[in-house]
Parts: sequence; structure tokens; C-alpha cells
Amino acid sequence: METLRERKKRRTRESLLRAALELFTSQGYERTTVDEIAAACEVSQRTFFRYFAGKEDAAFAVQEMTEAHFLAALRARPPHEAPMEALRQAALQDWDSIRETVESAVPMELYLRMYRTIESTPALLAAHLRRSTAVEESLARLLAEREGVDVDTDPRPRLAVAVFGGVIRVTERQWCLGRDFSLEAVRSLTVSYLDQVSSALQGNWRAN
Amino acid sequence: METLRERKKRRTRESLLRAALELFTSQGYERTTVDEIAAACEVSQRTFFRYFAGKEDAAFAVQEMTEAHFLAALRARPPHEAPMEALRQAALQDWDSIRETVESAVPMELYLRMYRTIESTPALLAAHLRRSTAVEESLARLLAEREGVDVDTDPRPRLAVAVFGGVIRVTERQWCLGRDFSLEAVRSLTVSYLDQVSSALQGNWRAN
DNA sequence: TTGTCAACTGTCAGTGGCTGTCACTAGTCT
DNA sequence: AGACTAGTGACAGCCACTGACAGTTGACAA
Repeated sequence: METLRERKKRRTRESLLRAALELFTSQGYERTTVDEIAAACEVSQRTFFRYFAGKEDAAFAVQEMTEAHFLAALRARPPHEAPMEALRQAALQDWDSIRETVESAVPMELYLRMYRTIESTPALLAAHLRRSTAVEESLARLLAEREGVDVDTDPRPRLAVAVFGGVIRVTERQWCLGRDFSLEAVRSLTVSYLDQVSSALQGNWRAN
Repeated sequence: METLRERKKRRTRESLLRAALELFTSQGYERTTVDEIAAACEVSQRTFFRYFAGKEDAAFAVQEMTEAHFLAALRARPPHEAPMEALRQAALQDWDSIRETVESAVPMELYLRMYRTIESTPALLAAHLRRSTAVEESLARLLAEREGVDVDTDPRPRLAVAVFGGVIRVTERQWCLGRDFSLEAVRSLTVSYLDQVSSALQGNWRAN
């Protein structure tokens, strides 16, 4: 059972996270100070730093959950699937079931707004890309294990994941730039872009 | 002709840049303060910020030159080359002729050490990845123009560049991790990895 | 219930990156 | 030589972040 102390702690964290994302998305990440976030929750600035390693950490708290969610999705793919197919299916399945994961922390709508804020804030975009490479390292190891190859001598796991990651990044970016900012939109964009990779890689585009 | 004032300015900048990279690579980026860099050049901290937008800006001053160098290399490729082939050739040619570009600012050896520092410092790696996406955007536009397609409606330029960028990133990373930290090493790694992409993308790796 | 302990929090002081301001020095130009 | 102005240093201040210390409050046993 959850003790009173734990409950209070959880509430404080949730309150801080929510206030942070609300402020980041409404007035911008840089224009939001940690003091402001703490004040909104009626705690001291010091307390904020006891719950989050930094301002940036708060911005990515939900992302961290979805990253783990995607890794689990890949782990759950049947072992007979080819690497790229497994990645593709994991991504699609991920978008289909992400809502529950996200809403255990904040409203889905806030998460989506934060996604856009990350993409349009240079400092956050940089952090996002670095986090992505960390996830990609895990993905590569997972694929290598699935296929029974050594990730340190065979570059194919990392290459496959890097290519996949590149396509996902393009997808994310176009999604955030577009008008239709729904889950269905990102899902279909993912399918469309993954399907066009081989066409993009080979030959002359003019010849179609 | 270069006036005395301009000469002094250039010298100050060169001095600051060199001192910065020397300190970053020897004692670490985070453990180096701007005050330290300024003191090493006998100028005030304020002056450092008149030459560089920030500490990070100094760390990437040479990278910025090599980025432009690569873009120029791609622009110089004959228009009949297929997109991926042009990217590949530009990359190889880039590594072959990078020395002159770099040494107009700092010794090659310092540049290479800084490269490793960037890769192993989380904050710098993040910034590096963000810068890379900016370069990739330029590359995509360049390819689109070459091929006569519209970069805003046809995703293939961005996809091709993202895939290419992903491979280059893997290359950079493995290069920095490896023992052979020479230009020849990165060149041959580039060739090797680009050659293995199609193999990595399709089918079952075990069947090989 | 009460006293003790440990967890949680606030306050304060300090560091480092970064910016605005202002006065002053030193090239530049006529 | 004198006026102009780019470049600089000194100073004050903001914000992210950290360490140290003390006060408060929930947990748990006697």
C-alpha cells in the first residue's frame, strides 16, 4: 500500500511536471524559469531540483516513458521477423498504444504540445536527438541479439537502426510542421515514409 | 589590404579559439570556464563573448568550416550522378581535402582531438547532432534542386539525406571509439559502412 | 501516545554561463 | 592634430544549478 509520504511525493512530482510542461508549451521553454515552475506549485526552487535533475529533465520526463514503451514494443515482436520489419511494426504498434502510457502522467494533449515545443526549441531539439542516439544504441543491441550477431564486430545492427532512426526523425519533423497534429497523422506518415525509403535510395528520381 | 585593427581582431579570435580548443581537449569541456580561456589570452571574459556567441560556439567554430566544406563538395558533384552516389563521393572527397580547410584555423591534430571531445561530451554531442540536422536540411534542398523535385512535397530528398546522415553518424561514432584515429581510417570506414547499408536493410542477417 | 529516527523541505550562499551598460583607450580618417 | 568610432574592460545583474545546514513532518517502535 502507498504510504502518505509516498503519496505526497508523487503529487509534488506530478504537480511540478505538469506545471513545467504547461509553462514550457504556453510561454516557451527558455522564457520559463525554474523559480516560476516552483512558485506555481508553491515549493522552493531547491525542491524542484530534488525531483528533476534539471529544467531539461522535466521537459523529457514523458518522452522517457515513451522511449521505454517503444523498446518494449520491439522486444515483443516475434523473433522470425526481419530486422527492419520488426522495427516498422514496433513503431506502428507503439503509436497505437501510446495513449495509455502517456496519460498515466499527463493529458495526451499536453504531451503532444510538448512534442512540438521540443521540436521547435533548439536546445530541446539537441537534447532530443542525443537521447534518440541512446535509444538507438539499445535498439541495435536488441536487434543484434535477435539475429545472433555481435554488435561490436558486425555494423549492420547499428546501420539498420540508424537508417530507421533517420526516417523516424524526418517523420517527426514533418509531423510537427504539418497541420494535422493527430496520432493518426503520424502513424500514416510513418508508413508512407518507410515505404519510400528504398525508392529514395536508388537511382534517379526524375525517372520516377 | 588588412588594416591593423582587423589584424588585431583576427589574432584575438585565433588566440581565443586555439586556447579554448586546447583547454577543452586537455582538461574537458565542462571543467573549462570561460574565464580560464579569457585569462589564457589576457582578455576579459566580456571580450570572449564578443567573439563567440557562447562557450559552445567556440567548440564548433572549426566544425562550421568543415560543414561548409562538405556542402561545397556536394555542390561540385556532376549533375548526372544519382543522389546517393553524389553524397558518397562528396563525403570521400571531403575527407581527402579537409586538411587545408582545417589548418587555416588550427592544427589538424587539435581538430581531431576536438572531434573526439565533442563525441564524448554529452552536451557537445547534442549540439553536434542538432547542427547535423541543419546541414542535412541544406543537403536535402541541394539534392532536390539537382533532381528537379520539390522538397516540400516529395519526401525522398529528406529521406535519402537522413539515411546518409545516419550512416555517417555511425561512422563518426565508431571512428572516435576505435584506436586508429587517422583520416585514412575514417575514409575507409565510410566506404565500408555505406557499402553495407543495403545488406543491413534487407532480409535475415543470419542467412549470410 | 509519545519519543526517536529518517525523509523531505526551505533558506542561504556560492559558482558559472551569459547579457546590458558605460566609460575609456586606441586605431582610423580627414 | 582633431574628431570619430570600433574594440575593450569593469561592473552589475539574471538564471541554472549545487552544497551545506537547519527546520519540519511522516513513520515506526516502545
